[in-house]
Amino acid sequence: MASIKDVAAEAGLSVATVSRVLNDHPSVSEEARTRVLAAVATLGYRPNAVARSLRTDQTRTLGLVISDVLNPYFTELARSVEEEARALGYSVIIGNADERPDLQDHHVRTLLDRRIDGLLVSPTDGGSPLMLDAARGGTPMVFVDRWIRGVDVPVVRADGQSAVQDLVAHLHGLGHRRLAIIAGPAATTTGRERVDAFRAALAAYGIPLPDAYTGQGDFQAESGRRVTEGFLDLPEPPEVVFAADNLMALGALDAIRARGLRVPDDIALAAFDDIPWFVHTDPPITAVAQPTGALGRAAVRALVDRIEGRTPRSVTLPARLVVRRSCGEPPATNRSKP
Amino acid sequence: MASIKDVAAEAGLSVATVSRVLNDHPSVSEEARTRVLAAVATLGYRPNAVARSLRTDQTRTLGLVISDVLNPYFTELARSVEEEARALGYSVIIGNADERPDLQDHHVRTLLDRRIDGLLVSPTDGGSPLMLDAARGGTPMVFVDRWIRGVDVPVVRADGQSAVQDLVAHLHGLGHRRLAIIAGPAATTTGRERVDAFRAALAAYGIPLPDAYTGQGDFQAESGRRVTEGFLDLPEPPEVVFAADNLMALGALDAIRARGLRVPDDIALAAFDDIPWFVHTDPPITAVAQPTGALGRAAVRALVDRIEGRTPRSVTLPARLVVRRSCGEPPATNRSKP
DNA sequence: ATCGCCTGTGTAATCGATTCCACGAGGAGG
DNA sequence: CCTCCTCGTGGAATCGATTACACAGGCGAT
Repeated sequence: MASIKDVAAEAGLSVATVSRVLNDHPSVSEEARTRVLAAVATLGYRPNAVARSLRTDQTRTLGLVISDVLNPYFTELARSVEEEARALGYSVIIGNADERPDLQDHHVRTLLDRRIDGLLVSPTDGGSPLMLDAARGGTPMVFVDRWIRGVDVPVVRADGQSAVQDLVAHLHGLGHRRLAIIAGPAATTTGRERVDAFRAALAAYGIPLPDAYTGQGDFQAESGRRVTEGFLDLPEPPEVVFAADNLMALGALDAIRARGLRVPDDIALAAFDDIPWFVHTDPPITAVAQPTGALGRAAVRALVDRIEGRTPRSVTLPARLVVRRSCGEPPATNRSKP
Repeated sequence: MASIKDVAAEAGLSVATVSRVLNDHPSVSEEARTRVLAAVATLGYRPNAVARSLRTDQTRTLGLVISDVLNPYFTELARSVEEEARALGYSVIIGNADERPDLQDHHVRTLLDRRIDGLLVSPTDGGSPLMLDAARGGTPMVFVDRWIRGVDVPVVRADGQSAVQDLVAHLHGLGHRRLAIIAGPAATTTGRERVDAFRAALAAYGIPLPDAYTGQGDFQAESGRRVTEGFLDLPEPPEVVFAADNLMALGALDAIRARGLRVPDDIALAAFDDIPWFVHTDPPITAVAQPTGALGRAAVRALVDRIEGRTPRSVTLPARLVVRRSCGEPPATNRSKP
């Protein structure tokens, strides 16, 4: 593969001049410019990003470590992150943690070794020493969706509190009183916050959230199934199951289906994180929708601000409730066929 | 960030010796080894992958350019690719083409600039000059899922022919005679092959595939909706719609639903590419399932073979039919409630 | 005519690693 | 005792870019 020296030789100029043309430095003669450009074209030369990064100490690359690529929420997030980064002149390298702290660490480490300019993380756990050190050590970093307390890192996330209130109001209005939740891992902020928001919203109606009605999941489908089976085995099973993410909702649906029960007639189901597929499930699932694209874009902007020396700001965007049929009577607009 | 020089100074040795310890070169004294390791630990030193790549001319990184991250098929593929690559000591950088040739080129170009060791591509089109040049120019490359004719690049893909035959047999057995297909872009191999396989399978039953029953889609949901509306507007609409990918099947389902029609009673639906969500749609969708994980792993192995000087082999794995309820009477095993 | 400045160019240092080559010490064999 | 190896180590070149610095030539001002 041709290097800058080959181009210089071909153009009959020094590598310095070639470099200047390529980085359009002002003081280059028109003559030199055309000669270099011609040489570049005939050789099919492309600058070596590795060498350039070594010299300039910047890679124009962002790392994104997400918890689970198979979760449509995160893939949409990844897509919007890449889009915004590209618009700002950066590339993105995605690392998938699969909800495993060890894998998360693996990706953070290799990303750091590659000297990425900044890191976007949706932490799977409370934060390994590695990640904490990186954050404190000055690596530009922004948390997205999930975050870690006690580190001075901007957070870009959605606030589901009012949407969860709306959900509980909706459920209460439908006559449901025994409401259960499948929680996410307590090590994640989203795992805890969603339960807290749910409990608070229930409290407003004087409804308690007993331990038996809070199951511990891990944001994966299988745990949703397991927890839901536990709920159904209870002497007095809940009337509603609220899953703290879409994958666990899917598992819950499986478990309910396996018992020959029907949604919403026998038991209602709702989920946090809306995804396109929820429109097409049987029945369509009521969900709290995050502004995923906006989240990804805001996170990139915050990170790039940090990288380029501006002061990044944390951002919190509201989530909203999308009512479908999985909790009972359809919303008025859909009632063409009662 | 500490460099190898700092480690050398801390250990009171030369950079050469430090480097040898780090790459466990045989001729290093035990004494030197422990001193270096101690220095590495106190400084928290991590080798700079950029510098190392520049010197060794290898990045231990694979590029993966996929057509659409939002398609669960491709995200599963990406996951298995990353997994196998990691097992073999490589990292993966994913580029999402969003079914756009210009974006595909953008990603190929930046991956090449980064001097990745090899490229895995599922081409969105017939192949841009850039990609063709790279292939011919000696960049290790393997096509996965889709491929391009006339280039000497190994292909790892699934053969859907017999599964499509099974599908047509299933449909024919259910009494369907007017079968339509939503094709993928003619510029992609999968776009063409799936139509060809379908037409061939129909021919075996003496059923033609008229032009009116072959709609042109682009592998995205919206095109599935549009084409299906066209089918439904026909004086004699088809009894079955077969979508050449899962996203277009989703669009088709939308269009059918919007007319107030029911699947499978009013019209049957089947799809190429099975995904977990198809179990939960209303009704569950009959689909041709690819061995996605195996495909990703085989592709990585072929690419790494090529990179490390062995001779890579093309691989074709069989797809299989998964019958659910979207085409009519459920399979016998599921018939608990007739 | 001289000075200084501006423009365009080249030489060489530099980034952080790897690795070839040279060298000194020590041991084995004659 | 001398020679020859082997082993462990360090010096320095190298990868492909960027960029500080030096410098030559031209031009305007004095």
